[in-house]
Amino acid sequence: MDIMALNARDEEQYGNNHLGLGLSLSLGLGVATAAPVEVEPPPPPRQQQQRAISVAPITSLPAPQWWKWNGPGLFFGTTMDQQQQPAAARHGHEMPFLRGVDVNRAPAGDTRRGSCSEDDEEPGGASSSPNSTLSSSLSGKRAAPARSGGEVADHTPRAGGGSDDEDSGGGSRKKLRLSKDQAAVLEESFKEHNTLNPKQKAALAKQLNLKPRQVEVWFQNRRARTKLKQTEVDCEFLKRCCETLTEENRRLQREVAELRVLKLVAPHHYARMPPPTTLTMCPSCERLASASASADQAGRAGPCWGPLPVFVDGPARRP
DNA sequence: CCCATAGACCCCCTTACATCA
DNA sequence: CCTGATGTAAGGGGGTCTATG
Repeated sequence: MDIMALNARDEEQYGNNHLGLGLSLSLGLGVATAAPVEVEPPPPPRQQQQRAISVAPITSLPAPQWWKWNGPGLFFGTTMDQQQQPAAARHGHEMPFLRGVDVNRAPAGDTRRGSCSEDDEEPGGASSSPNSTLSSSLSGKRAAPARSGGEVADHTPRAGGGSDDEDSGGGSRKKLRLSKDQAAVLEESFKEHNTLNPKQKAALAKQLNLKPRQVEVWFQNRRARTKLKQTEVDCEFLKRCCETLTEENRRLQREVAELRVLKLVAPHHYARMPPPTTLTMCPSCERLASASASADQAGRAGPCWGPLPVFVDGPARRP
């Protein structure tokens, strides 16, 4: 079955929205020097659309190194604590990246029931029993490396059946690299949905001759990679913001000093000047405007801060 | 209706292995 | 050939949510 079709079909049923919105940083700085690292923000999930902060590509950050690898469309995570998320979002499909705080750091010693989320739909009947780390580790093991000569492209992983897992011997786990084709299909699917519902997972696994668990793990790791890269972009953006604001601060301090000198040297002339406090400088466009004008335009006093940047990756924008 | 439990799914951190310079 | 760095598949802990008895 065609994965994309399945994705589209099941999306409604599972509410598998990607969320790619969210802002990982509550920066309202439309720094003029920031660059368009990208982007094509994916559609905010239905539930989350109102949360969407005004977003816009920034325009001067150079595309990071990973851009080639990642391609356009990186999700922009947020620092929203998991507990602040809507329930539906927290559970799975909707807001995978809306986290900034590790809420998992609970006191140790919580012996939990089966945390190994082994797939029930495992084809070979090697289903998991929760609480059984044995079954988990066994089923998760890879078959022979099947990789030689350094070329990964055409090897067909034997992980699908998992029947030859035991030949790894001694419990040492063997790693299997997914073929380029498999990775490409997974990547395409990830662009559509950064999470999978069970049907999609099973269909993908079948199509790629992998275990559903492998597909699930790939998506988990892919989300983690996306988040990591996004964090790097965020850091770069913050650095640029900091630099820009520092420079702006220096400039304003120089200006204040000049005005003080002017006030001392030519007090009469200075008296005819409008008080500086009535002026507002937009750090983005560097236009000078009266506070009242800004307030009229934006509904609040202050500079016309540009829209927030958004970096997106993952599922494509929903039409 | 409330509660406990099981199951599913997620994220995070870590480990182990493959690959490459 | 050896080795350190890097990438990534997978293991496991722990959190939340839903279904069920």
